[in-house]
Amino acid sequence: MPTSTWFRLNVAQRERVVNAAMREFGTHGFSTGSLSSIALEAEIPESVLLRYFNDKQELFAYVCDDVCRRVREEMERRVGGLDFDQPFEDWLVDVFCEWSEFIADHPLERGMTAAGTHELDTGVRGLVRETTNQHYLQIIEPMLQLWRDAGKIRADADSQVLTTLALMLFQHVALAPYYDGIDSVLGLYGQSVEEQRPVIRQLVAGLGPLFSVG
Amino acid sequence: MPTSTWFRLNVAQRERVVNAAMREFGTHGFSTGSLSSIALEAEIPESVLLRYFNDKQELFAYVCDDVCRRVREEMERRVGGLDFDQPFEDWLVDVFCEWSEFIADHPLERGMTAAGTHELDTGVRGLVRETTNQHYLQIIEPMLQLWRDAGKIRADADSQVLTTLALMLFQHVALAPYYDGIDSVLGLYGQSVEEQRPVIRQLVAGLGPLFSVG
Amino acid sequence: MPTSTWFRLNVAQRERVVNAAMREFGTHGFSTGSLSSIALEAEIPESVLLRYFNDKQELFAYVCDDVCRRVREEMERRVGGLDFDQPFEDWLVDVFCEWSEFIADHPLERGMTAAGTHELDTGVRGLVRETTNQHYLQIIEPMLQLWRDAGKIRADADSQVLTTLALMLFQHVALAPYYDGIDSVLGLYGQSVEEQRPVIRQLVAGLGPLFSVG
Amino acid sequence: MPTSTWFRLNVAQRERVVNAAMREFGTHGFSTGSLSSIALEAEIPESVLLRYFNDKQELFAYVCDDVCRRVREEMERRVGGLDFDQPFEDWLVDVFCEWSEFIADHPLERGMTAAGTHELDTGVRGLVRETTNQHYLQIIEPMLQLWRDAGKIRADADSQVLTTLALMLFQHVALAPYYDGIDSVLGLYGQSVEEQRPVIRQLVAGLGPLFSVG
DNA sequence: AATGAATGAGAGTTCATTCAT
DNA sequence: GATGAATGAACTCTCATTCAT
Repeated sequence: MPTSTWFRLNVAQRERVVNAAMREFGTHGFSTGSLSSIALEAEIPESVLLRYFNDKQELFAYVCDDVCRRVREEMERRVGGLDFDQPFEDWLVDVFCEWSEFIADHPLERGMTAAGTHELDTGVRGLVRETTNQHYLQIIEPMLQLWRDAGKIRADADSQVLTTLALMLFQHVALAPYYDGIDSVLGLYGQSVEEQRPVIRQLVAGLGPLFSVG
Repeated sequence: MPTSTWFRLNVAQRERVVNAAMREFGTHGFSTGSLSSIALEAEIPESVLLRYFNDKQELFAYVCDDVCRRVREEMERRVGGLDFDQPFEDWLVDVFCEWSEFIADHPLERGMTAAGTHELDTGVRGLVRETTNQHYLQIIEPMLQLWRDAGKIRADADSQVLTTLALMLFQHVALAPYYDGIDSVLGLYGQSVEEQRPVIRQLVAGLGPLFSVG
Repeated sequence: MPTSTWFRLNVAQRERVVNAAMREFGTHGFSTGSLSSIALEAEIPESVLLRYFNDKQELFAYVCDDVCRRVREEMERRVGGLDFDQPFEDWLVDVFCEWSEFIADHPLERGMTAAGTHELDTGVRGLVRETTNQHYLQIIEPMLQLWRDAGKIRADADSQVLTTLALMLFQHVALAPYYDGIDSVLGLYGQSVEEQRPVIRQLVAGLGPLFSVG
Repeated sequence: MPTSTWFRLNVAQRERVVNAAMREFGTHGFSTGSLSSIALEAEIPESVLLRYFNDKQELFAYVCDDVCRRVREEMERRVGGLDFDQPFEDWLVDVFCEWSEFIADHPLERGMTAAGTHELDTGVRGLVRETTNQHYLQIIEPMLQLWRDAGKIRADADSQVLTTLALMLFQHVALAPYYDGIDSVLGLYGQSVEEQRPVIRQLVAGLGPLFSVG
């Protein structure tokens, strides 16, 4: 947990620090990311940064958590605004498009998503990935349940498999356009939000048999 | 590319170096992995290590490539030995089981798979992931084509989507049992090869509608 | 000298601070002991601690002095309670036993004794050791004089030498049981109060010729 | 143990490092002594210093040991040169005078003696004091045995007590003249070698009854 | 008077790489 | 070609103290 000093800090300063940390960790990951770079960009002395957070891990964990929370809130808002009367398949396309747009508009959050996902150090990853996944799951699972209850998903679909796939695809759609070497098949790398749209449609259509009724 | 000295080296020495590097990079990743640890374990001076490879990146890239090649060869051998007369779904289960077993038996290769997949640094990842994926693709794609030609995969299935999914699942099955926080749904983490089997069957069955004919 | 604020403080708070400081300095010595640890344990902000004492040295000196004073009072009380009619040698054994017991029961005071004795920094040690020694001397010297006047110590004994020896032995008996490497000959390290008794008797007996009459 | 690099180093360089370390540790002790100061004085980069010794403790332990060894050799030489035909008391005075002279001429060694003796940290002190004492003991004990066998020490003297006293006195004579607050009785502080002589004589004479025959 | 915040200096240690032999 | 040595830059983290409120 951050120190009490951190929580008493004014919002602007907090934001400067969090942004700097997102940028650094998002670019270089936890172990290679450097506290001094963060402090430099936040325009505070390194020692001050370490009065806000007891150590590097604590800062990383805090920023991860913060990002997750904000991502989740925003995505819940966006998904909540979608049209529930359309067919499931179209709705799913909309969800992924919202996600793709959000990620495009939020490079820092995207970076942290990558950093959390890619951390190798067990201790650090432990702090992060489980939480992240839980956040995503708490969006995905209730949604699927809703559609299933409405009879718009085939009754014999395996929920766990669907959820697992969804988690994978969210990560894929978030990262593949920005990190090369991830998607060698659909060619997402380097594509704009608009260009991603048909690929998303292709993906969802391809997965259609998994859920489409009748 | 490694120096000419490297290629003139006797096999045993080369193996010692590659093994040490796999262990180190596989455990700590590229940026956190240390050349001195590798040199120490390979029982050569650090300076000698850097006569074999011009710098850290080169060593990493070489080892990644080497691992990929060996993994591919071994997997081609194993998949080639499977029964082609059984239903596609059963065959697919067999493939993933072979993969799961191979990964379990080769911790060093598994570590490098993780290291390659998780590297954040663009420069380094570029060297690695594309190659890795190409290796996998060259196993997966011809196989799928074969089954499709044999009429055992529904004609309207989207090959690209299937391939993308396959790539994702191979990574998932390889890493989720060994790194926590990756699979929060199926609970693969910590499972033995035997315990993974039913989960693999569940996954393939869940994906059944994607390819099953009729 | 502590600030005026310090002296206006309520007793409980003062005690908390002194105890925390004793524990910290007694464990780590002056230069390695940390003000923030002391403040933490005393449950006051570091800045408040430095309103009580102008700097670290001042706090250390104060605590040393405080400890000395209390040690001296207690030892005077204890020694005053001993039987003056027994032979000098027996009385001396009693004195060292009381001391050994007191030290065993007061780990904080023991720690500070060690810290004062072992400080290397000239500036700091100067503040401390002279005072400490004076306290001890003011117990030892009058006692020896008393016994000498009573004719129970040989007339030709060199008082200065006896006193010097006494000082050394008090320190030895206080520290050797708790810090290894101090006593390699008698094996005091790790001994309980009861186990120390025979060693003390051995020491006093061995020194017997120095003072025993006739 | 120092690294192999250290042992292959030329003598001059080694001496520069050891001297710098003696000066620093001897002045400030282990925990307060700084590697960068040592490196600075030895005119090598700090990183080079840490290629000779794996860490601070190792350097400290090495220097302590080195000092002990040299001190012991020199003292064995000096004591061996003394006249064995004089009375024990005179011989003892000579020994302490040699010691006092040696310490006066070797400020660096004196400092390290103090540093070893005064280290509070258990881990570090463990490395040092026991060894130091053993070195001293291996000079003192055989000597006492020799004199006792020659019948020049009273048969009923307690050897252990004599040895313990000797160890204390060697330390006292070594440090009291240079660190104030140690000797408040005999006034050794600040005295030259010549001025120390009569005090030594007084000490030995005062202890006379402990060993003098008849 | 109390106290939270800020801070520069410095600590020990690791590292990839270069250089000289 | 093999290798020991050197090295500067960077790292995280701690500390006693000062300042502003």
